[in-house]
Amino acid sequence: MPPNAYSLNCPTRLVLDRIADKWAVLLLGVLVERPARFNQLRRKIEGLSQKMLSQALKSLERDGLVHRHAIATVPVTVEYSITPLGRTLAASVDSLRLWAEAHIAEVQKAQKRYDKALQNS
Amino acid sequence: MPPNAYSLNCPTRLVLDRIADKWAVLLLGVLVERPARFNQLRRKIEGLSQKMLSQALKSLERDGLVHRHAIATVPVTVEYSITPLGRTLAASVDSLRLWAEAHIAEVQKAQKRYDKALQNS
DNA sequence: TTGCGTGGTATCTATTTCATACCAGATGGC
DNA sequence: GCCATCTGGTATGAAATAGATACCACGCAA
Repeated sequence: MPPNAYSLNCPTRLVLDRIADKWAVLLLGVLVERPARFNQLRRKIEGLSQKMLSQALKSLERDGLVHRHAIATVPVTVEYSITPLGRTLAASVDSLRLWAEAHIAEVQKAQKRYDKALQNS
Repeated sequence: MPPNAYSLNCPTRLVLDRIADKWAVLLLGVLVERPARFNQLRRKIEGLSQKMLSQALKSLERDGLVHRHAIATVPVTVEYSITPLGRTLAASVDSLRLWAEAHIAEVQKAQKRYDKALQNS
Protein backbone atom coordinates (compact mmCIF):
# COMPACT_ATOMS: atom_id res chain seq x y z
CA MET A 1 0.00 0.00 0.00
CA PRO A 2 1.59 3.29 -1.06
CA PRO A 3 1.67 6.18 1.41
CA ASN A 4 -1.37 8.39 1.04
CA ALA A 5 -2.09 11.31 3.35
CA TYR A 6 -5.77 11.22 2.38
CA SER A 7 -6.22 7.85 4.12
CA LEU A 8 -7.17 8.12 7.76
CA ASN A 9 -4.96 5.29 8.93
CA CYS A 10 -1.89 6.04 6.84
CA PRO A 11 1.07 7.06 9.02
CA THR A 12 1.74 9.96 6.65
CA ARG A 13 -1.42 11.59 7.97
CA LEU A 14 0.11 11.78 11.44
CA VAL A 15 3.38 13.12 10.10
CA LEU A 16 1.55 15.73 8.02
CA ASP A 17 -0.34 16.81 11.12
CA ARG A 18 2.95 17.45 12.92
CA ILE A 19 4.77 19.29 10.12
CA ALA A 20 1.75 21.30 8.95
CA ASP A 21 1.97 23.20 12.21
CA LYS A 22 2.66 26.84 12.96
CA TRP A 23 5.39 26.18 15.53
CA ALA A 24 7.12 23.48 13.49
CA VAL A 25 7.26 25.81 10.48
CA LEU A 26 8.74 28.67 12.50
CA LEU A 27 11.18 26.43 14.39
CA LEU A 28 12.57 24.80 11.27
CA GLY A 29 12.80 28.25 9.71
CA VAL A 30 15.09 29.38 12.53
CA LEU A 31 17.12 26.19 12.83
CA VAL A 32 17.83 25.91 9.11
CA GLU A 33 19.85 29.13 9.45
CA ARG A 34 21.90 28.05 12.46
CA PRO A 35 21.65 25.88 15.60
CA ALA A 36 20.07 27.51 18.63
CA ARG A 37 19.50 26.92 22.32
CA PHE A 38 16.14 26.48 24.03
CA ASN A 39 15.72 30.02 25.30
CA GLN A 40 17.15 31.53 22.14
CA LEU A 41 14.35 29.82 20.22
CA ARG A 42 11.83 31.06 22.74
CA ARG A 43 12.97 34.65 22.28
CA LYS A 44 13.08 34.42 18.49
CA ILE A 45 9.54 33.08 18.13
CA GLU A 46 7.23 35.51 19.89
CA GLY A 47 4.24 33.99 21.64
CA LEU A 48 5.73 30.50 21.83
CA SER A 49 5.32 29.25 25.40
CA GLN A 50 7.91 27.07 27.11
CA LYS A 51 5.52 24.17 27.19
CA MET A 52 4.71 24.27 23.49
CA LEU A 53 8.38 24.77 22.61
CA SER A 54 9.41 21.80 24.70
CA GLN A 55 6.66 19.71 23.15
CA ALA A 56 7.38 20.79 19.58
CA LEU A 57 11.11 20.17 19.90
CA LYS A 58 10.49 16.71 21.33
CA SER A 59 8.18 15.89 18.45
CA LEU A 60 10.64 17.18 15.85
CA GLU A 61 13.45 15.24 17.51
CA ARG A 62 11.41 12.04 17.55
CA ASP A 63 10.64 12.41 13.85
CA GLY A 64 14.37 12.82 13.15
CA LEU A 65 14.10 16.42 11.93
CA VAL A 66 15.98 18.08 14.76
CA HIS A 67 18.96 16.99 16.84
CA ARG A 68 19.24 17.69 20.58
CA HIS A 69 22.71 18.09 22.02
CA ALA A 70 23.07 18.61 25.78
CA ILE A 71 26.35 20.17 26.89
CA ALA A 72 27.44 19.44 30.46
CA THR A 73 28.00 23.00 31.63
CA VAL A 74 26.51 24.50 34.77
CA PRO A 75 23.72 25.16 34.24
CA VAL A 76 23.41 22.65 31.42
CA THR A 77 23.01 24.18 27.96
CA VAL A 78 21.11 22.37 25.24
CA GLU A 79 21.71 23.06 21.59
CA TYR A 80 19.17 22.18 18.92
CA SER A 81 20.22 21.78 15.30
CA ILE A 82 18.51 20.67 12.11
CA THR A 83 19.29 17.19 10.76
CA PRO A 84 19.91 16.32 7.10
CA LEU A 85 16.36 14.92 6.95
CA GLY A 86 15.04 18.13 8.47
CA ARG A 87 16.95 20.10 5.88
CA THR A 88 15.05 18.31 3.08
CA LEU A 89 11.82 19.57 4.66
CA ALA A 90 12.96 23.07 5.55
CA ALA A 91 12.55 24.50 2.05
CA SER A 92 8.94 23.34 1.89
CA VAL A 93 7.88 24.71 5.26
CA ASP A 94 9.79 27.91 4.74
CA SER A 95 7.92 28.52 1.51
CA LEU A 96 4.70 28.49 3.54
CA ARG A 97 5.99 31.27 5.76
CA LEU A 98 7.34 33.20 2.75
CA TRP A 99 3.99 32.84 0.98
CA ALA A 100 2.20 34.28 4.02
CA GLU A 101 4.60 37.22 4.20
CA ALA A 102 4.38 37.85 0.44
CA HIS A 103 0.60 37.62 0.04
CA ILE A 104 -0.64 39.10 3.30
CA ALA A 105 -2.03 42.20 1.56
CA GLU A 106 -4.12 40.16 -0.89
CA VAL A 107 -5.39 37.96 1.92
CA GLN A 108 -6.43 40.96 3.99
CA LYS A 109 -8.21 42.45 1.00
CA ALA A 110 -10.13 39.21 0.52
CA GLN A 111 -11.05 39.17 4.21
CA LYS A 112 -12.46 42.70 4.04
CA ARG A 113 -14.53 41.77 0.98
CA TYR A 114 -15.84 38.64 2.72
CA ASP A 115 -16.72 40.42 5.96
CA LYS A 116 -18.47 43.23 4.10
CA ALA A 117 -20.51 40.77 2.03
CA LEU A 118 -21.57 38.95 5.19
CA GLN A 119 -22.69 42.18 6.80
CA ASN A 120 -24.84 43.09 3.79
CA SER A 121 -26.69 39.78 3.83
CA MET B 1 6.96 47.54 9.18
CA PRO B 2 7.60 44.58 6.87
CA PRO B 3 5.55 41.40 7.34
CA ASN B 4 7.30 38.99 9.72
CA ALA B 5 5.72 35.75 10.85
CA TYR B 6 8.02 35.64 13.88
CA SER B 7 6.32 38.70 15.39
CA LEU B 8 3.38 37.87 17.60
CA ASN B 9 1.20 40.72 16.39
CA CYS B 10 1.97 40.53 12.68
CA PRO B 11 -1.10 39.48 10.67
CA THR B 12 1.08 37.00 8.78
CA ARG B 13 1.24 34.95 11.97
CA LEU B 14 -2.52 34.43 11.85
CA VAL B 15 -2.44 33.56 8.17
CA LEU B 16 0.40 31.11 8.71
CA ASP B 17 -1.61 29.46 11.46
CA ARG B 18 -4.48 28.88 9.05
CA ILE B 19 -2.47 27.60 6.09
CA ALA B 20 -0.06 25.50 8.15
CA ASP B 21 -2.96 23.21 8.94
CA LYS B 22 -3.60 19.57 8.11
CA TRP B 23 -7.07 20.13 6.69
CA ALA B 24 -6.13 23.23 4.67
CA VAL B 25 -3.22 21.33 3.09
CA LEU B 26 -5.40 18.37 2.12
CA LEU B 27 -8.29 20.55 0.91
CA LEU B 28 -6.11 22.68 -1.35
CA GLY B 29 -4.46 19.50 -2.60
CA VAL B 30 -7.85 18.22 -3.78
CA LEU B 31 -9.21 21.51 -5.11
CA VAL B 32 -6.10 22.33 -7.14
CA GLU B 33 -6.92 19.28 -9.28
CA ARG B 34 -10.58 20.13 -9.86
CA PRO B 35 -13.55 21.84 -8.17
CA ALA B 36 -15.54 19.68 -5.80
CA ARG B 37 -18.76 19.72 -3.78
CA PHE B 38 -19.03 19.65 0.01
CA ASN B 39 -19.70 15.96 0.43
CA GLN B 40 -17.26 15.00 -2.29
CA LEU B 41 -14.55 16.68 -0.25
CA ARG B 42 -15.75 14.92 2.86
CA ARG B 43 -15.46 11.55 1.18
CA LYS B 44 -12.05 12.27 -0.33
CA ILE B 45 -10.47 13.32 2.95
CA GLU B 46 -10.97 10.49 5.41
CA GLY B 47 -11.52 11.53 9.01
CA LEU B 48 -12.59 15.07 8.17
CA SER B 49 -15.79 15.80 10.06
CA GLN B 50 -18.57 17.98 8.66
CA LYS B 51 -17.89 20.61 11.28
CA MET B 52 -14.19 20.91 10.56
CA LEU B 53 -14.82 20.84 6.80
CA SER B 54 -17.39 23.60 7.03
CA GLN B 55 -15.08 25.63 9.26
CA ALA B 56 -11.99 25.09 7.11
CA LEU B 57 -13.84 25.98 3.88
CA LYS B 58 -15.20 29.16 5.46
CA SER B 59 -11.72 30.16 6.58
CA LEU B 60 -10.21 29.43 3.16
CA GLU B 61 -13.00 31.37 1.49
CA ARG B 62 -12.53 34.34 3.80
CA ASP B 63 -8.80 34.40 3.03
CA GLY B 64 -9.59 34.41 -0.71
CA LEU B 65 -8.05 31.00 -1.39
CA VAL B 66 -11.25 29.15 -2.27
CA HIS B 67 -14.43 30.21 -4.05
CA ARG B 68 -17.88 29.04 -2.98
CA HIS B 69 -20.54 28.74 -5.65
CA ALA B 70 -24.07 27.76 -4.61
CA ILE B 71 -26.26 26.33 -7.40
CA ALA B 72 -30.02 26.66 -6.93
CA THR B 73 -31.02 23.04 -7.44
CA VAL B 74 -33.15 20.99 -5.06
CA PRO B 75 -31.48 20.19 -2.81
CA VAL B 76 -29.02 23.02 -3.28
CA THR B 77 -25.57 21.96 -4.47
CA VAL B 78 -22.49 23.92 -3.54
CA GLU B 79 -19.29 23.81 -5.56
CA TYR B 80 -15.95 24.81 -4.14
CA SER B 81 -13.07 25.80 -6.42
CA ILE B 82 -9.58 27.16 -5.92
CA THR B 83 -8.96 30.85 -6.69
CA PRO B 84 -5.93 32.26 -8.54
CA LEU B 85 -4.53 33.34 -5.16
CA GLY B 86 -5.11 29.84 -3.79
CA ARG B 87 -3.31 28.43 -6.78
CA THR B 88 -0.17 30.38 -5.88
CA LEU B 89 -0.23 28.66 -2.48
CA ALA B 90 -1.17 25.19 -3.66
CA ALA B 91 2.31 24.18 -4.79
CA SER B 92 3.78 25.04 -1.39
CA VAL B 93 1.24 23.17 0.69
CA ASP B 94 1.23 20.22 -1.68
CA SER B 95 4.98 19.90 -1.27
CA LEU B 96 4.37 19.37 2.46
CA ARG B 97 2.09 16.43 1.74
CA LEU B 98 4.47 15.05 -0.87
CA TRP B 99 7.38 15.34 1.57
CA ALA B 100 5.43 13.37 4.17
CA GLU B 101 4.59 10.66 1.65
CA ALA B 102 8.15 10.50 0.33
CA HIS B 103 9.98 10.45 3.68
CA ILE B 104 7.60 8.46 5.85
CA ALA B 105 10.02 5.52 6.06
CA GLU B 106 12.90 7.65 7.31
CA VAL B 107 10.63 9.34 9.83
CA GLN B 108 9.40 6.03 11.17
CA LYS B 109 12.99 4.78 11.47
CA ALA B 110 13.90 7.88 13.47
CA GLN B 111 10.86 7.35 15.72
CA LYS B 112 11.88 3.77 16.49
CA ARG B 113 15.41 4.90 17.34
CA TYR B 114 14.07 7.63 19.61
CA ASP B 115 11.61 5.37 21.41
CA LYS B 116 14.24 2.69 21.94
CA ALA B 117 16.74 5.21 23.34
CA LEU B 118 14.09 6.49 25.76
CA GLN B 119 13.35 2.98 26.95
CA ASN B 120 17.03 2.30 27.64
CA SER B 121 17.43 5.39 29.77
C1' DT C 1 -41.96 3.77 4.66
C1' DT C 2 -37.50 3.31 5.28
C1' DG C 3 -33.21 4.82 3.91
C1' DC C 4 -29.93 7.81 1.28
C1' DG C 5 -28.34 12.00 -0.81
C1' DT C 6 -27.97 17.40 -0.79
C1' DG C 7 -25.20 21.06 2.67
C1' DG C 8 -24.88 22.27 6.47
C1' DT C 9 -25.83 23.80 12.15
C1' DA C 10 -26.36 22.81 17.28
C1' DT C 11 -24.76 20.61 21.21
C1' DC C 12 -21.81 18.28 24.18
C1' DT C 13 -17.48 16.15 25.33
C1' DA C 14 -12.55 15.19 24.81
C1' DT C 15 -8.34 17.00 23.65
C1' DT C 16 -5.05 20.60 23.16
C1' DT C 17 -3.23 25.04 24.09
C1' DC C 18 -1.78 28.49 26.99
C1' DA C 19 -0.58 31.20 31.25
C1' DT C 20 1.36 30.71 35.49
C1' DA C 21 4.13 29.01 39.01
C1' DC C 22 7.94 26.31 40.26
C1' DC C 23 12.44 23.55 40.30
C1' DA C 24 17.99 23.41 41.14
C1' DG C 25 22.15 25.60 40.74
C1' DA C 26 25.16 29.37 39.41
C1' DT C 27 26.18 34.33 38.20
C1' DG C 28 26.00 39.43 38.55
C1' DG C 29 24.96 43.80 40.83
C1' DC C 30 24.75 46.43 45.06
C1' DG D 1 24.70 38.88 52.26
C1' DC D 2 20.67 39.27 49.20
C1' DC D 3 17.83 39.69 45.47
C1' DA D 4 17.21 39.11 40.59
C1' DT D 5 18.44 36.58 36.51
C1' DC D 6 20.13 32.99 33.67
C1' DT D 7 20.10 27.82 32.22
C1' DG D 8 16.17 24.04 30.46
C1' DG D 9 12.66 22.46 31.50
C1' DT D 10 7.96 20.16 34.43
C1' DA D 11 3.35 20.62 36.97
C1' DT D 12 -1.15 22.55 37.35
C1' DG D 13 -5.46 24.45 36.20
C1' DA D 14 -8.21 27.25 33.09
C1' DA D 15 -9.54 28.47 28.39
C1' DA D 16 -9.97 27.50 23.60
C1' DT D 17 -10.39 24.17 20.09
C1' DA D 18 -11.36 19.68 17.77
C1' DG D 19 -14.23 16.02 17.23
C1' DA D 20 -18.49 12.93 17.69
C1' DT D 21 -23.21 12.85 17.39
C1' DA D 22 -27.71 14.22 16.40
C1' DC D 23 -30.62 16.95 13.72
C1' DC D 24 -32.72 20.06 9.93
C1' DA D 25 -35.64 20.36 5.17
C1' DC D 26 -36.28 18.37 0.96
C1' DG D 27 -36.37 14.88 -2.84
C1' DC D 28 -35.56 10.33 -4.89
C1' DA D 29 -35.51 5.30 -5.06
C1' DA D 30 -36.58 0.73 -3.51
